[in-house]
Amino acid sequence: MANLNPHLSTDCVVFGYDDKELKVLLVEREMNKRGSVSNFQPDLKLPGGLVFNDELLKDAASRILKELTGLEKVKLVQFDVLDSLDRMDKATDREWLEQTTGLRIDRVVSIAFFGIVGVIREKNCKAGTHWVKMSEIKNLPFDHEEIIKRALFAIRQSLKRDGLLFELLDEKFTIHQLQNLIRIFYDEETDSRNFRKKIKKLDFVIPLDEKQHNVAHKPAQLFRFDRKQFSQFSNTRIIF
Amino acid sequence: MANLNPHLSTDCVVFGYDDKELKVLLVEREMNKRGSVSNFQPDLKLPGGLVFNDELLKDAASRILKELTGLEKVKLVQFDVLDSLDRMDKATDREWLEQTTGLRIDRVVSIAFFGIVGVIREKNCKAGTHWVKMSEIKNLPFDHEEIIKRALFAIRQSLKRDGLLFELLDEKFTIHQLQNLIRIFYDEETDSRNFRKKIKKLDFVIPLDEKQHNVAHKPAQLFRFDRKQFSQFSNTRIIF
DNA sequence: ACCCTTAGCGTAATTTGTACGTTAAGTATT
DNA sequence: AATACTTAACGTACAAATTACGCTAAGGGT
Repeated sequence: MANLNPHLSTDCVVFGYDDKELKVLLVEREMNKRGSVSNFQPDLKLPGGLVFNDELLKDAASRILKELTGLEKVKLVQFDVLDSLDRMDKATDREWLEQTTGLRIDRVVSIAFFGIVGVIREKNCKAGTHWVKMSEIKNLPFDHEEIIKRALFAIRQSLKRDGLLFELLDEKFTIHQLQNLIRIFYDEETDSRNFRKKIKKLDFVIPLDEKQHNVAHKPAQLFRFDRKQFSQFSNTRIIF
Repeated sequence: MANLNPHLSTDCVVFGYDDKELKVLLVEREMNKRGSVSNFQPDLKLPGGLVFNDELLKDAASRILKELTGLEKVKLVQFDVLDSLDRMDKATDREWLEQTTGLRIDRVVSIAFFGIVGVIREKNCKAGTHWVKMSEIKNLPFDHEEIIKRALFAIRQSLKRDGLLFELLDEKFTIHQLQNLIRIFYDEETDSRNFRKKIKKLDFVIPLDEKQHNVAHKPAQLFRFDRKQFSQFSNTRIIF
């Protein structure tokens, strides 16, 4: 019963950041014989593939992400369904899928997930994976550029509403780190002094009796995120 | 090519209201021979069914909704994907699907849509359809109760963010009607005088030179919704 | 004529948000 | 060792938004 379903696939848009920039995780697509389709740059795509018939979509997304990139335990959230009839129209795309799966492909509906890893640590990823800056993404196959656009939109909403922001930080974090994260995802500049006041009023951001070490400035107090407090809060209000 | 895909279905949760109460549109499920499964009340389910292979999911949802209920031109929004492996576990559910489609059913992933009609006008619906109060929904087959719960959660978010609220009102509406609608969907009581002030500041709620007629109180001014103004607004802020 | 209901305006008090000034505590530089 | 540089952290004055509530208006119903 463990057959691949030729009608169902998943795609993952995994975001990470590095210092100041937002990046997306892409994998090289290898064509069988005649070499890569594009000669200019490695042929990149979102990590994705077909789903087994007895497999949950979320599990499929995790499995495929691990197979293609080596990344494990990434929190994945389903945010869209791609069903347009022309998504396999580019001949090379369909050809590639048929070659790599050994199946005859007509229509594929893809369930899209976004994922977030905190600060990017290159060593965790397999060879053939690339963290690409948002501004430098181009010439992706299928409808992958469109998917990324929608993923960014969805994640922006989710980060604030579902407290996903805090998944991106270390367990102990400073207010400055939190603000920096928001700047990266939303391009909004806010006054750090007022930002601090806002955060200090939130019951689910809990101050610790600890400070930073070895930083080239006054060490900041550390905080932690309280999931339970947050879920009470988020039912009534929208934050940030 | 126009084959039903035995792995893909859609379900619609259509909300409507009547005076003071929120209701959901259900249809009777007819078993072929041995009569209905439950003897207590007509066996009800969400309007849903299998998708054709060359059909967009949204189109499938619209088509099925019309076939089963007679309702047309309902705005449908995709909000979830149901993929759990045990959703066909109840024998009667699988049996019913196999009987009505003539296909062998193993796994079915269902794409869930919510829809909204304004004030319910019974005459528009076919026989065998029922508008059921939220509080009286029970004993639905498959995972339909879970779907409804999630639909309510999703629509609450969408109503405010996407301006879907205004789709539920007549083209010309009063501030009181708008407030009443919010009360129905969110159970929140707010001061009507302050609510009025809030609405009057919104550029996309445009006052008309018209009043109500034949009401047992002071006739209210009518307003209309401006979609363009709204979309500018909604990019930056969240309302209500 | 009087009651009931919703409409619609206004005002004062409170809360929240914004724009800054200022001092503190570390590392890096000279 | 003094100075510069960076982020931390507190406070204050003002502006803007929200809230609570009083009051009059304009219909139809009894």
